[in-house]
Amino acid sequence: MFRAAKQSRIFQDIVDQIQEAILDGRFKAGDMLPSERELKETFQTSRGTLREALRVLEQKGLIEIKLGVGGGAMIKAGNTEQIGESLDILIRSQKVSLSHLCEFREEVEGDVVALAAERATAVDIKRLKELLKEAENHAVKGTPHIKAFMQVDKKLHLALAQICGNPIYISVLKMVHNNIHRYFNSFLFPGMKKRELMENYKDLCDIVRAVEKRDKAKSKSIAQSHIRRFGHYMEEQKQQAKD
Amino acid sequence: MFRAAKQSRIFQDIVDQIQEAILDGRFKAGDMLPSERELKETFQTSRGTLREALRVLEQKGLIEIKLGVGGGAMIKAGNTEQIGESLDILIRSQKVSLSHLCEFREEVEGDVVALAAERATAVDIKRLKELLKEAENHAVKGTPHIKAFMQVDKKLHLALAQICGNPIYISVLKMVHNNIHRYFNSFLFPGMKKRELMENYKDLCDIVRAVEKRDKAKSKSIAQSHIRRFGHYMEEQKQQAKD
DNA sequence: TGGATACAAATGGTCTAACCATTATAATGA
DNA sequence: TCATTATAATGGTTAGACCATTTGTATCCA
Repeated sequence: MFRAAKQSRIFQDIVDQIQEAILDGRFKAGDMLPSERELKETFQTSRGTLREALRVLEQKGLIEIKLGVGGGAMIKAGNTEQIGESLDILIRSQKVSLSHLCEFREEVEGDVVALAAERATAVDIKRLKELLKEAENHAVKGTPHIKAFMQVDKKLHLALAQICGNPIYISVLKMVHNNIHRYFNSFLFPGMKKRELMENYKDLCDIVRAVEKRDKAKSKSIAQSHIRRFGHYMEEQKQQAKD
Repeated sequence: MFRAAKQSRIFQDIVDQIQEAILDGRFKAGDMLPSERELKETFQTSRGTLREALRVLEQKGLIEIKLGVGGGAMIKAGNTEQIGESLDILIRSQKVSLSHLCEFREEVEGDVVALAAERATAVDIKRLKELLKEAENHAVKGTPHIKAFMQVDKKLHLALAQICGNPIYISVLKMVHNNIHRYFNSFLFPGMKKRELMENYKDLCDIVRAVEKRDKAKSKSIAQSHIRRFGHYMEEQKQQAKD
């Protein structure tokens, strides 16, 4: 299966070999790699070097490592998280502003909802309505439940991305939400009142209703104004926090 | 600066600490991390564990490691390569199809062009026209210059992203183009004729003209149909390659 | 003096051999 | 039968050594 490792950086060679094996389908998702002690023999290397290779593969999202008996490296070829994390780092290191983030989010969420309106099944609609119910429960309780409400809000948006079915949108949306929520949690949420919470809840209802009617244009415009309003609210809060 | 490492996985804790330090700006791009032998003292850990952490940071694109005296880990923030690689892995593991990529690209490029139409200065327009001239030079020479034409095409789309001014769009567009072009170069370009090349060139002219007129809606729709046509062309080529 | 050569030191890359921590499974006993 | 305990496999960590690469410096010779 594998050959002995060569190159200036041995662990890189091991990474390449195992990565190719996974992407070529010689391993399938769920398969287990041999144990570290076996692999080090296969690659004719030391355990330390081998483990450096495993760290890289793990970071790439190609394997997942479990402890204990029967543990080890499991192939995990469904990795949409890494792309999100990469974008996440990019955003933080370029010091992307809140307004950049909101501008981008507005379009992306609009696209996602439009596609979801096109593709949602009856089961999808049911799931969305369940989430709405959950959101309502939190919204009516006002400010103390704001964090819980925001989590349901996130779940709902991600559900829409799932419905649209394009993994790139799913990843990008996850990345956007992670960063939005970082902003939100860090210094913005104390200011949100029950009225604003209910407003957000109404928006969600409108979106789901438009998706159910398969009205692409309407669901898109509602989603965008929902995002825009929330963006403006965040900008205001940020401004007030500065004072 | 750092504290001793704790957690089930020590290297992960080290990764987190150094990553936060970089993203918080406590290190700037180009700065050097201390040597491995110093860092292991700082984190009160072994060199092996520390090196596993460095491998992860390297894979994340946050540091770059050089050999020899004066070598070590250099901070390297603001990197789009990892995103491209993540997407590449996604594509190869069949999670992202060409059609997913094109669907996403169509919307993103449409948004970018619309924003560019809103924000382009006279200087920007001049730059775009220069690129058009360059593209024409390659297009009229037909198939042998296809690769050069595609590079100018990429430059033009990235220039539009620069004009729109949102770094998220710039990064996302870069990643989309890297992967589109990977597809294109791998097995698609031999089939493109001069007529199709000229058609693409005309599209670019139309886009720039619409941007110059500040016509958001028109420039967006032209850009989208441009992308869509190119997407269909690629799908066809891919299909033929299978036969 | 000036250039080529050789040496020294710092740093990442690798290896060995051991021990610790976690966990599934088997053995044990009430 | 079921709960408890022991065992063994596996990843996580450690310590110390040596190798390979690279840069700076000292030395030597013309």
